[in-house]
Amino acid sequence: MVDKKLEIEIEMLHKRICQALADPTRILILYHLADKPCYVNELVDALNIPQSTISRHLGVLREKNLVAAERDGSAVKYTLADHRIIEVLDIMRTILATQLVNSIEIAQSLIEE
Amino acid sequence: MVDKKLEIEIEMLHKRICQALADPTRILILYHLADKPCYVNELVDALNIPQSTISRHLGVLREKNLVAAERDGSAVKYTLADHRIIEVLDIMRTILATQLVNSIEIAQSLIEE
DNA sequence: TCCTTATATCCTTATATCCACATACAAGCG
DNA sequence: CGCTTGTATGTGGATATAAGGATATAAGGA
Repeated sequence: MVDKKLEIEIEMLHKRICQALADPTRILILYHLADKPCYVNELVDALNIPQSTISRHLGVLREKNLVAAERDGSAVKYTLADHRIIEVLDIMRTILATQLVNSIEIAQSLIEE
Repeated sequence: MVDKKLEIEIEMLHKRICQALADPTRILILYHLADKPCYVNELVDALNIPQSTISRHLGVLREKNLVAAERDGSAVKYTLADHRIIEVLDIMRTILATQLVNSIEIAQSLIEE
């Protein structure tokens, strides 16, 4: 087992990524960027959320290096920094799906009794 | 594109999982349980964190169906509910590793100038 | 039934997060 | 330089989450 302090240190970094994902708006933003790079106003229009809020969320994702910003004239284009983050989100979806199937089965067995 | 309300609904569930992972202690707990099922006191000893704190974190993980609790006499044995969650955590580690390598390279190029 | 062990929950304080309005800053145009 | 468009940030209130000591509950033995 690794040194405990180092272990905690790694989990602190780990946590930073998880925290960035722990918001529905940010998850939506990441999926949007997975399709193609987007300008901020495209995200504002697509998600119908105030610009300041979108910008704030992009800041969080940027700070954690999950997206990259590139200035293009007066606009800023955002790109997904690492597609593995989508892989992570997709696996979570499969876990969620499994959980839902399980609860449906439990509900059905309760009805049948 | 799916209906927007449903989309948001799904991301709310998605968020629940991410939030559960967004804490160093809970990540450590999950990795411990990945090795083998554990009793609460084993986790308390291994992580050297107060029992009430461990118990609360286990409650969070339990509520999100990421771990399962099974009573065994007066003790309670916790099990990982879905090993894919470890897969998720491991991918995040590789993302973290990539980020670290990148920042080291940037730092080196700054030194060389 | 009382006691011990193992775990969960309550309570209070400290901290973090979210939202969105108002405002500041940056880039390009006339 | 002033104006417009596009983006980021300051701010404050509402809400959520964390920690850990104190306490309650569950199970089993004496």
